Amino acid sequence: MAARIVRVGTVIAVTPEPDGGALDRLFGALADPTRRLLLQRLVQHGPQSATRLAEGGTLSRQGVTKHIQALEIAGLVCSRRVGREVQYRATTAQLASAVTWMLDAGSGWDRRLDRLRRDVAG
Amino acid sequence: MAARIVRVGTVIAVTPEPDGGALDRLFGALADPTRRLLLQRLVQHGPQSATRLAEGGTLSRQGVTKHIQALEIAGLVCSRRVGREVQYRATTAQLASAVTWMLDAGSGWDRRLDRLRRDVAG
DNA sequence: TCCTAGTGCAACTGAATGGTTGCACCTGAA
DNA sequence: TTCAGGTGCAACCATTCAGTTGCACTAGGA
Repeated sequence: MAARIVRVGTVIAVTPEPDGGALDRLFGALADPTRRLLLQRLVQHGPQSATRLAEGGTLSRQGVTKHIQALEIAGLVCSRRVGREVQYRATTAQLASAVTWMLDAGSGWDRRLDRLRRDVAG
Repeated sequence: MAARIVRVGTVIAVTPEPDGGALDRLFGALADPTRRLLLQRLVQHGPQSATRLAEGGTLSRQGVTKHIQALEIAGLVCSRRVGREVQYRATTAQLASAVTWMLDAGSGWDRRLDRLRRDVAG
């Protein structure tokens, strides 16, 4: 499977195996239910700090921070300093990259996935 | 995010968080480069046994078996006994489920992903 | 200035994971 | 029946990971 330039959303992504470890970090980040929950909360309620994300939950602030950093390394969130707090915001870039990899992997033995892949790439 | 019936490829899938742990196993299985490679080999070269997959590689048969079982539990491959060997074959069902989850997660903050999600659901 | 909210870093523990080896069991062929 | 190829199970080791706690540092506000 050769590398290819793919456009998804507003993003130009090189796929698949962008650098090998990128997909590891990406799928690894999504493999944890806590991280998926944090990601969804960022999507639904907008940018928040780690402290904000931790309050009300059962996880300590440092626990949240570790998960958020995993998401950030995976390219699923990005951070911005605002005053004395750091706000995290969800990003679609790598999510699109993962979708593309899976569509590539699935195409060729599933015709509809293949058609969908061409739609995304177009 | 409520559960929903989605059709992708030839498969009817219930999404998202089919049972919570399903996505854990699914993304967890895809997070490992060895497992992604094994999956791609099954896709490209058709059903094979664990012994066949192991020969020529650096991994022991038992190592391959463990990875394949992770893929099987995740619903990415299925097994069939043929004589005295067990052949593994790739499946698209859960792959489609993962794609759907990601499109759902990404929609609402990326318009093109949202449009794509509707295409898949249709 | 002092105080406080928020963050960052390091150490530590328990659990999960990747990988190996050894051995027993089953099945097909001679 | 005997033998060999293929599989399954269990034990074991090293590494990684999730989560916590404690403490130091920084930036805003009174």
